[in-house]
Order: sequence, then C-alpha cells, then structure tokens
Amino acid sequence: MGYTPNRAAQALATGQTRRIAFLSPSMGLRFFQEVANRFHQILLEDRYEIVSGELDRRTMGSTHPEGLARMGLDGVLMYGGGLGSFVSFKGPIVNMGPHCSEKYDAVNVDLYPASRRAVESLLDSGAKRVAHVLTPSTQKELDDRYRGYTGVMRERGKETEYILTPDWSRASARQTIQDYVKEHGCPDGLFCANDDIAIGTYRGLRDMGISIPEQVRLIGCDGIEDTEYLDPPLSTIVQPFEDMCATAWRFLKNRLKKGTIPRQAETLEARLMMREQMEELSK
Amino acid sequence: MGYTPNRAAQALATGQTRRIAFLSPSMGLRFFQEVANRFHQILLEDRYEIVSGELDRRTMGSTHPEGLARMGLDGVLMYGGGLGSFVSFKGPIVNMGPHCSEKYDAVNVDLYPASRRAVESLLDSGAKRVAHVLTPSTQKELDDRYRGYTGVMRERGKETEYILTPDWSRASARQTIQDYVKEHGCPDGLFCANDDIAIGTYRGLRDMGISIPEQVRLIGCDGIEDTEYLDPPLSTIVQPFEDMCATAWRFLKNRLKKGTIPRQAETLEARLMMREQMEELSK
DNA sequence: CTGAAAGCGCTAACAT
DNA sequence: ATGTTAGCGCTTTCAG
Repeated sequence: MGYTPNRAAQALATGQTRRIAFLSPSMGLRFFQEVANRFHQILLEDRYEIVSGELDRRTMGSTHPEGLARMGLDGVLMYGGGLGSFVSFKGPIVNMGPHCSEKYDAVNVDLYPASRRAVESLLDSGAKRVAHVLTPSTQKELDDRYRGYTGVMRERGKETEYILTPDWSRASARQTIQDYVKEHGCPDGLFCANDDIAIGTYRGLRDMGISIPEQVRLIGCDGIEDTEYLDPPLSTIVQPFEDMCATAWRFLKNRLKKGTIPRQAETLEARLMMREQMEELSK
Repeated sequence: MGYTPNRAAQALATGQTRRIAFLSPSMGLRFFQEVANRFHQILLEDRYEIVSGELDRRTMGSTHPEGLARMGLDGVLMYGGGLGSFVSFKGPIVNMGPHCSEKYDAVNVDLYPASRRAVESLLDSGAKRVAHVLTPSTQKELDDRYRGYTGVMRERGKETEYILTPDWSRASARQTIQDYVKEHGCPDGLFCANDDIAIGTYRGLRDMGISIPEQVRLIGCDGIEDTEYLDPPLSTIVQPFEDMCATAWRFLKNRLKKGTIPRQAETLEARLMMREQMEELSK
C-alpha cells in the first residue's frame, strides 16, 4: 500500500530517532569528510541517518547552536579524544582516533610506530634537516606524531625544528612554508601533521621552485585519496579508516541493543605508506 | 532553564522537521561534497539540518531505501536536471546546476560559454589534437561541455576525438587515459568533463612520463580546491557554487514561507579559470 | 493575559 | 489472532 509513515511520529512513539551524529574537530579537513562519507554509506545499510558536526567548546559539542542534546540523536560517533563538552549528551558515545577517552567505547588508532618510521625513513634517505610541520593546537604530550618525531630526532642526536602553521588548512600551510623558507632556509625533510598540510606545503614549495623529492622529501599523515594524485605522489601515514568506521559502528550498535555491556575497546595501527618518491630519486 | 526540547515531538506538532535534503548524482565526487559542505554551513545559520543523498532511479530519488518521502523533509535542494523519480516527494524542490527542470524553482549554471572558451584556448595555444574526456552517462544533446567542445571543433574544421571513461572517478580516469594513449597515441589538449577526471588523467599521464603542460594541456570543470594544489595547477571551469548555494537556499526559504509564489529562476555563468600552465610554457 | 485541553501520527500494551 | 486505546512531548487553539 503506497503509504509512507511519518518519521517524527515514529520517533515520538518509540523513543528512537534512528539518527546518529558523527563529530570531528573540523569538517573542513578532507580526512574527516572521507570518514563522514564512509559512515554515511555504512549506516545507510542499517537504515540509520547520519549528521555531521564539529567538536568545539563554543558550540557545546556540536555545530548546532543548541548543542548535541537538542538534535534528537540515538548515539554519537566521535573522532578525537577527551572532550568535557559532551556532558550534554546522555546516550551512547563511541570514541575513535588517537588517544581515545577511557570513558567511552573506543577504537584507538595508533600513529606512533608509523610516525617514528616516517622520520627514520626521512633521515635514512639522507636528509640533514628534518622538520615537523604542525599546528599550535597540537597537544604535544599526547600527540603520536609529535612524540614520534621528537623521539627519533633525540635518539639520533639531531636537532629538532618545528614549523607552525596557524590551522589545518592547505592555504595556510602553503603560505607558512614560504615564509619559513625565506627566513630560515629550507629543510630537506618535512614530516607534516596531516595530508592537507602536506599538500599545502607541496604547493608552497613548488611556488618557490623547490623540487620534490630532489630538494625536499615530504611525508603526510591520514592517507587521503588526494595524496596519491600529486606528482610525485606523497608518502603518508595511512589511517585504517574503513576498519575504524566499521568497528566503531559495530560497537555503537552493540551499545544501542543493550546498554549494560562492558566497555568495548580495540586498537588499530596506522601504517606508513612510502610512495614512489624514493624510486624517482634513485633513477 | 536547562531544558532541551524534543525534536520529534516538535516536528509532530508543527508539521515541520527543519530538515532539508541535498541530492546529487553522486556523493563520491569532490564537487558535490564541497556543495554539501557549503549547504551544511549555510543552513546551520538558519537552524536547519541537512542530509545528503544520491539521485538514482534504483533508490527512488534518494540513497535511503524507502526513498525521499519517508525521510521527513521540509524541502529538497537538488543538483542536476530532469528526474522523473521525484514523484514521491510532494514538498518544495529547488533545482540547481546545468539545465534545470522547468517544474521547479531553479538556479541554472551555464557552462556553455566557458566550455567553448576552454576548447578555444586549447586550440589557440597551439594544440593540434584536442580531445574531450567524458563518461558514457553524458546526455550529449544537453551537455554544455559536450556541445561547447563539439561546436568549436566543427567551426574550426578540427576532427573531434572522444575519450570515454566508465565513471566519474579519479581511478577510472587514470586507467582510461593510459589505455587510450597506448592505443591511439596522445592528444596534446584534453578537455575533461570534470575535475576528478582531470586529476585522474593528470596522474595517468604522469605515470607514463608524459609532461604537463609541455606535451599535453589539461582543462577540467567545476573548480574544486584540489586543482589548485597540483603542479602545475589545473585550469578549470569554475562553477560559482557559493552563489549557487546561497541563491538556492533563498529560493527554498521563500517557498517554505508561502508556497503560492511564482516560479523563481536565475542563471549563473561559470567562468573559465586559466592557471599558470600557459605562463610556464612560455618561459 | 494566563492556563487547560485537543491533537499531531504513530507504536505498544491491552482487551476482546 | 485481531481490534481498540493510551500516550510519546510538544504546539496551538480555545476557554477562563
């Protein structure tokens, strides 16, 4: 019978909205867009709806003016650790990414080993000056990339060098690297805190006529599709985001079914993907 | 008073969900992701929620299994013309993009003049063989890019050459161009139906050691951010998507306020953005 | 101008 | 089994 039920009435009667939020630090980053996209596809199969928002104290844990609570959510999938701002939402939360909160079900992504290997490979391929490009918002003590970089550099007796770009955007990184190189000369190895920064840096370097990888090697982080389409393709630390999404959703569904189960937690390891920069160099 | 109203109950009582859908042919394309993102930001200001879906006869005009009707929508923002599959949704619809349907409020984007100029500029810069890279799904009679390419080539007495890539993905384009070049040799000008195809083509060409822009000039379409970060940056036809989004939402809000107003329609013109490929060549 | 009551469209519990 | 009814939490109307 060609009749379509009313979702709002259904939600009112059952107390279930079949709506889930995906929250990340910033939907402007390509990586989070890819994650949101993936969740969209996965949840669709289970007839759930996904809305994306940003994590931010100003917005009470959601881009929506009234915060999370008023959105009518069955649950929350959240990328990024420790947020005190979530007191407003009382339903199930699954945390994912590096250094998840102990309070929630968690899909941890460990970037530390790959970060170390990234810096090591830069050094091993002959780089003298290896710098880390990051944003001021980084929690240094917790950040795997920062710790990996700093640790390896210390062990090898190399001097650390940090390049701060104001935010995570490509445009900022593009400008930042140019200003930096003009003032301090150019490092020959750059470990960037994410792929958008790496791509912006790539562009900035090329703007100045600096060649990659001959003069500078670049490694990014996250593993977004775009890195593969540059020339040369950018090496990057790939987050296993499909696994991460699938696991996070599995955890949340379990929690939705019966709320009183022990905490679920799993750790996935990111892997360093070296692309043909090295080969190109050796020819 | 720290109390949060229940959306479902509100929706039931008022008959308004404050939820809008953005529908496009495929959320896998970067351009539509940028558009969806933009709508997200705009609608947020007005306290509306946006959900994205795909246009497809299989799915009854929405990725959701039950189709649009069951989603509890106040209105629909839809990119791409003529869809008969939308009979299911009875609320207000605003159409946008090239060749909008006459049935709805419309924000037309005219790609024709820019497409002609793209092909002309390829020819004017000395290209002998200019091909058009497109997908089989293209409605040739309606497509501004196809018509622009074909028109200019005919007028100049040049032979047309079409390269068909199975879908709109970068990966397909990367493979397609390589197969094509191996069999037919390489054109020296390529007008690609969108930027993802252009980026995939760029990658495929570079895989074969073909240099851009020295051996081949590339022009894409849509104006996504990524084109600017390749080296050399890709020229592209930029859709005025911020204007488009703002206007579409304005139209929809008018319609939401009072349904019995005359049809609203506007046309925006895309512009060809030539990037430094030409300068690089001349130096 | 303030307060009570009807009803939005559905689901689930109940009674027949 | 099938049919009936109460109630989900809000808005809006209508009475006081």
